[in-house]
Amino acid sequence: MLNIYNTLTRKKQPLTPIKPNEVSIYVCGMTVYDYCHVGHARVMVVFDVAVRYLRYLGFKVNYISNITDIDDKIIQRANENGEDFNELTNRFIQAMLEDSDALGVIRPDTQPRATKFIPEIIAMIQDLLDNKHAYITDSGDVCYSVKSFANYGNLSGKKIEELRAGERVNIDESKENSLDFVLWKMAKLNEPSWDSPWGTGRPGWHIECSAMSTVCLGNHFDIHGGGMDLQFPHHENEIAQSEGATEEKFVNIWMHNGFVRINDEKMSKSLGNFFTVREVLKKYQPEVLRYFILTSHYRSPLNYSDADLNAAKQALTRLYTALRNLDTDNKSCPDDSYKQRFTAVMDDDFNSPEVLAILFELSHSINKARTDDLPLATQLASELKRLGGIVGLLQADPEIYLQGIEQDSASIEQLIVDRKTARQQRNWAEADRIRDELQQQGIVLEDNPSSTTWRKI
RNA sequence: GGCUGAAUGGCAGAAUGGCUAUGCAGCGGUUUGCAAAACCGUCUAUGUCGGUUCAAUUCCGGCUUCAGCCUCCA
Repeated sequence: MLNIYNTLTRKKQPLTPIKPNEVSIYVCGMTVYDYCHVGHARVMVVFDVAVRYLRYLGFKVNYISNITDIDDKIIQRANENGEDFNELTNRFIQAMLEDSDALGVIRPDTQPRATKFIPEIIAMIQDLLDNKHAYITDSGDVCYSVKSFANYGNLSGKKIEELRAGERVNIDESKENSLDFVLWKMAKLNEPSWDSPWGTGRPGWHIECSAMSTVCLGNHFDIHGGGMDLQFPHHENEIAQSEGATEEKFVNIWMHNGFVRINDEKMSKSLGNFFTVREVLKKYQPEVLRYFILTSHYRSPLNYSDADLNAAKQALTRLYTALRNLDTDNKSCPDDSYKQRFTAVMDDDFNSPEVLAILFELSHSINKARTDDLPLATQLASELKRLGGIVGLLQADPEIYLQGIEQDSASIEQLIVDRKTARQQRNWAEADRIRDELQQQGIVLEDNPSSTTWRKI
């Protein structure tokens, strides 16, 4: 039985889907005005693993992750670039898809864009006005009235009267309560805008997610996810909007992933301490980044450093080395204890660090078996690849992972032959010179009793 | 100021009321011409002060420190 930590109750609880055998899940995606950084990568990978595991368990999963393609920052950036905001967002949506594909993330079933759901957003705002949860300000904006929703603050554990709105931001005098947030914002001159019953404008950020999740998954669905920072106010506001508009329960389980940090500080655009996914992928294979993300439990902080990325790289090399030269063609494994433990730890709120520990124990068993029980080694290797696949790891050909594809393998093979000749002549100086030469090229040799193999450092 | 959450060995990072993961790094050995890889063995830890208990790193409370949220953020 899969147990998931629910932010709403601060406890792990069994997943009991609304429809038997089907799971509906919505995850807040990116605002597309720049490249993805490692923090975005974490969200993508964490929920990719969750969805992969749900599917492995046999659930029919409907996974929705939205794209915010209209907001202040997008308008600002488009103006700075002197381009239409659609050109900007299309470009960064493309970049985001490239990054997530590289990381081995299976694309969500639907990735709705806010600008494609304007009529649905308007309809939901109208429902909120009808239900007396929203009002029109002097400036013409439509705002949500926080005080109209009794459960406001339940998700984040905050109380309206304890929140110090305006402490770090100017209070908008036209709002009834400073915590009230905009549902529909009047357009300024030359801003992108859409017609609405309240005048031309654009939707606020929070209402987009309420409208799109409801349209895609219905009024009430199973899991809603996103980064910790969205807990308040974004997800709090979503609950207020959706439950205010539909008068039904919105979401059963709220999942929030922890931050990526640098030197114990949150990685973020505003602090300027971020690495984009594509920067990292210039130095490391994408699977190393994915592995690195899985070394920490999804709710824990994840500190980013070169040392940790290098450790992840070493660790992944060890796993692929265990798979090397073994037929992993889906052989069944006589020992199902690994699989059972895998399921047990994944059932415990997706405990990926424990999964990695199991993968290492498997690779250890493979290495031991490979000299005197090759059939067993092969079966264990199949199991390793199979279990790794459930979390999106170890699906590459080990030779390609370890050697890369950009290497000039012919010249390397020639040098290995030359070295073999030198060794047969007991010319150790020449043999070591060749090995050093390859080392300079980033190639390390491994002599086996019968042959010599090579891999990238 | 309010609200969350965290503190584990040299580093990363799980778990657990009594047996102490896993990876990287270190040390000794097997192997190797020498290495590398692999294997065998091995060292290092639960922030602090109390409480509950036969037994606490684990449960409870105080303290300290750190991070996040209360503006936009994954």
